[in-house]
Amino acid sequence: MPTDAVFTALADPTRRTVLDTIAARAGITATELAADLPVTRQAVAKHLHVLAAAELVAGERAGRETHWRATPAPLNDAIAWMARVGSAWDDRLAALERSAHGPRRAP
Amino acid sequence: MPTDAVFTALADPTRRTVLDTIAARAGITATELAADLPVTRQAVAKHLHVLAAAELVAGERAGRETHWRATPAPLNDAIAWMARVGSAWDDRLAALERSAHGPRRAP
DNA sequence: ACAAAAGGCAACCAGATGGTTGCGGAAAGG
DNA sequence: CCTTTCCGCAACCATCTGGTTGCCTTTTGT
Repeated sequence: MPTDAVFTALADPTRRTVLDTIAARAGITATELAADLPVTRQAVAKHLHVLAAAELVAGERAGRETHWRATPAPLNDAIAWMARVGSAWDDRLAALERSAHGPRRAP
Repeated sequence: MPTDAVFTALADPTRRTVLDTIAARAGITATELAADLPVTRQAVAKHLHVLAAAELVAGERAGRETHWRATPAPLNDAIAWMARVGSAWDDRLAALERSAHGPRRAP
């Protein structure tokens, strides 16, 4: 199940910061990311691999550097799971679920 | 931040199953939960403590046994975080965020 | 009164995880 | 050409984590 990888990826706070930053600054590199964080570039690289395994980010190598961008799709699965569980006792979340399963943007 | 605890709690698949089951069967006990899982009761008890730390479940002792129920609120924070990050590159998720921040049910 | 059943606490263990340092290779730039 | 810079790979380390077993307390039921 890919949802597994998504929740695993989101569990670490540093990884969430990385994802957050990539979402805000598409095309950023691992070195640039590490500059803003209290960890080394290699640590960031590891986090990027975990996020990539969950298909939350994708990197594209351009010559010497790799540019990372966020890919939204898997977050929907996670939101849908929470909405499904939540809907068992809170039907307001059920509305969220319907929204998450709603019309997809044309690919 | 309590969101931290939520993502941590949701990271483990067994714990998600536990939460799922509690959401479906309110008032269930740890022993009953363990019967349906390939782990011991103590392992389930540990998971329940993690879920309780994230305020996703609450237990009430009734004599010899403890009945567990799910508490929805913290899931909203997690969904809101994902929607916020997602909205940076996908405005369809921004609509979800508005929904999650919308009118709260009266407490 | 006493055995059975539920739960809590503690110790312990193997493996995953987040982090580091060190090195080697490939592209840029002078 | 040579240095710099960016990346990837590998080894290594400490800690966290999910799980177990063992024991003790409390409640229930006969």
